[in-house]
Amino acid sequence: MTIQDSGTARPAGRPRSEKAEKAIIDATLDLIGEGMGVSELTIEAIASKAGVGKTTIYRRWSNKEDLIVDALSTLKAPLPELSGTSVRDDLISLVDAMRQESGDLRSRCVMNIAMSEADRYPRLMERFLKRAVEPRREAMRAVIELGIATGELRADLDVEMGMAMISGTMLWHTKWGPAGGLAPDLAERVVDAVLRGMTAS
Amino acid sequence: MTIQDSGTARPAGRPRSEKAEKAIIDATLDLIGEGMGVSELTIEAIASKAGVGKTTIYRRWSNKEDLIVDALSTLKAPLPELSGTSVRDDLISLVDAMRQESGDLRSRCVMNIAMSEADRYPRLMERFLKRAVEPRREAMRAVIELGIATGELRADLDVEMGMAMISGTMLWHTKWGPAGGLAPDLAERVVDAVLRGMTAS
DNA sequence: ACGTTGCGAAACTCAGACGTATCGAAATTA
DNA sequence: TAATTTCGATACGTCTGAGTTTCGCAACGT
Repeated sequence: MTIQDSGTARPAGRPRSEKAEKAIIDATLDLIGEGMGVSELTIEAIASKAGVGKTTIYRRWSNKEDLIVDALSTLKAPLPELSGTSVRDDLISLVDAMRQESGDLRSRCVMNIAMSEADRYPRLMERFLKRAVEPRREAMRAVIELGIATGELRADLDVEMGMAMISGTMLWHTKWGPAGGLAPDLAERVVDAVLRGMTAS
Repeated sequence: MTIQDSGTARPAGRPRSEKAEKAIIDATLDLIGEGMGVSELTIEAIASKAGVGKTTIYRRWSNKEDLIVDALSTLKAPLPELSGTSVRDDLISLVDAMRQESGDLRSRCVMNIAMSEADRYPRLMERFLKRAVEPRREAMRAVIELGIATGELRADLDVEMGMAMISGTMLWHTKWGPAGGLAPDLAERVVDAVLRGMTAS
């Protein structure tokens, strides 16, 4: 009460290790990145990989799902800078960010989880979607709406359909495309293909 | 050796029940359709749901994965009849088949598994892909190539990109579209959107 | 009739993982 | 120094599910 009293009175005793907390979350994400599904993740494996006692985990999270929620929540969406020179360029930037992420094992597996286990762990996904995918959706929506306003894109374009075309085409490549990473120019090719369409002339 | 000797000599004893086998595979697919991932499926749950002893399962499959491989292999791809009147119509038929399947819980969950657990169970997926998705890919590829030949589609169209655009756009809707099923006219809208592209005029 | 094989049910062993409790050591406050 | 809290490690009891075995019965050939 005398010296350190800024807001919350620090209780006596050894303080919790920030490093341990970070190591736990890191280990969790690493294991997810190694292809583990939510139901295959074990607290014991996480503790072991983090070099931490199970106690230290249970002192912070009451169960496995809580831990995973927090771990996924730390994944932020580093949206690319948009040059704004043209809708095409901005879309390419956004799509290329997707391409680069598809090469990262961790992001890739998180995506897998998001797509397949959303039904089973709804509150886990609710939080993750809000944190990680909503910002990207909004960014792309804004670009498309801008394009419609400036006349670069069809005036009668359904914005949701446009997003589905671009993101879906890219998603398809990340899923069923060649194993060894995606070509660097794929983003450009995808955007041009979608902008132009398949019909002749 | 006297009467029934057509090719394989039937061994003595009670023959294996076809019905039990069918019930086992059905129960497996049902549980998958209820949202269970591969690692959450239990032999005991399958046996219980099928009204069958575990023995009967292990007599046929040596482990869980073998059973799931066989179960998924029985899912056939009922490709739609293609009218052949136009590339647009044929594509709509193919995409609408995807839409209808997306409403079926079982197919939906199988798709989830295929997309997220392919890395973890490679031989499971190898077989499933060959059986279930290759035929559809081939059908769509044939339609697109025909369209290029007849001039309905751009001569310089990348066939793989075209497939990615159509299937990916539809995939996007099945994943992040409205919860209560997809609109009946979605296939038509998707195909027209992809054919036309996003660019103005 | 009789031997053989499959059947469902139940009991069993074994491994893995959960979540808790306990330990001595370390870090911090008073 | 004393009290308090966390640390990593380890042991513990419990539970779930894999895969095996046993049992009495049913279905099939000879």
